[in-house]
Amino acid sequence: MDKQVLFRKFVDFTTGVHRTTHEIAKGIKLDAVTPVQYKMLEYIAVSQPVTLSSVADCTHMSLPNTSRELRKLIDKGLCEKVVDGEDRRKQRIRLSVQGQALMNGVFGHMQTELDRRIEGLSAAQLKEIEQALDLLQTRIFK
Amino acid sequence: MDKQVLFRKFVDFTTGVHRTTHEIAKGIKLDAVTPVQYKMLEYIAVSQPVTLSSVADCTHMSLPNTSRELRKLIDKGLCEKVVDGEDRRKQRIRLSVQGQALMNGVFGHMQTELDRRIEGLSAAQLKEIEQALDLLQTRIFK
DNA sequence: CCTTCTAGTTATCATATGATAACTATAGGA
DNA sequence: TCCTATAGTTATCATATGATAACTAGAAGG
Repeated sequence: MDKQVLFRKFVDFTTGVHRTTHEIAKGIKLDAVTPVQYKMLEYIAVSQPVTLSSVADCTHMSLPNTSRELRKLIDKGLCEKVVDGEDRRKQRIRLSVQGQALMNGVFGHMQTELDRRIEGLSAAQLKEIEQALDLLQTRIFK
Repeated sequence: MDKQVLFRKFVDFTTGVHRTTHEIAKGIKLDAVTPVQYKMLEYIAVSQPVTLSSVADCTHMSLPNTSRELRKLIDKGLCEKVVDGEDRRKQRIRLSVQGQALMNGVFGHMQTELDRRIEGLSAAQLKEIEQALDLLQTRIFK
């Protein structure tokens, strides 16, 4: 097995994934939020409710900077935070109704874009894609 | 075929790819170049020689900003530019010897990381991975 | 209670990045 | 030759991001 060839394919592939997700995302142009703030929203959307520390960890940001950017998101009315009942140092952060609507729109747009890319494929071909996603995720991108 | 399920898998998958490439990249910590400069180096490395406009296009930057960042890369001794013989408005940009060495180190590190993730897999399993990469790239991440 | 740890805040600074205007130089017609 | 388009440069400004220090408040254990 030629590992050089596999590596080359790997690099080309990840480049393609980055390009594709960028193309899908750029069509959205949320002028209300910065890229970093969007990353936070995306994480909160799929994992809510979350603590500030977990947002910081998962977005690879420092706690002070995460706190600052969350404040901006709250000021924009996109997030809410409630002090945790158990441990009053912690917070439960989630999307506001408005933030949820925003992210629903984003995910809807992404789904549309994906649909556009896979339209015309047969059920068997879609199944193949699904299996390929599963395979790569369990073997490499865990 | 449940498109909702496929979409969910797609989102999880691209998230995983981003996380994995980030983990691989962060072990490198090139403190000499900024993230944007690194993106430029990566593009130049795989496509050299390139024009400034193509760097700008492929990294989604404006021409003025690309020109500025290229100047910094040249000042750091990582890139070189030569005026094109055919069309003297254009430039042929490539990595310098030092820049090539840097990127060789980066790609070597990436390959090591990939090898670590696929070690212990059989030839048949590697073949499966290769086919899955090909499939997804032609169908979705073209 | 006292100490120490955890979770988060606030303020401040430096740098990276993005946007734009005004410019030079070359190419390619008409 | 003149006009226009292309390729790139330089300068300038605003904003986003990253790093750090000094802080508050609550938890947890002795």
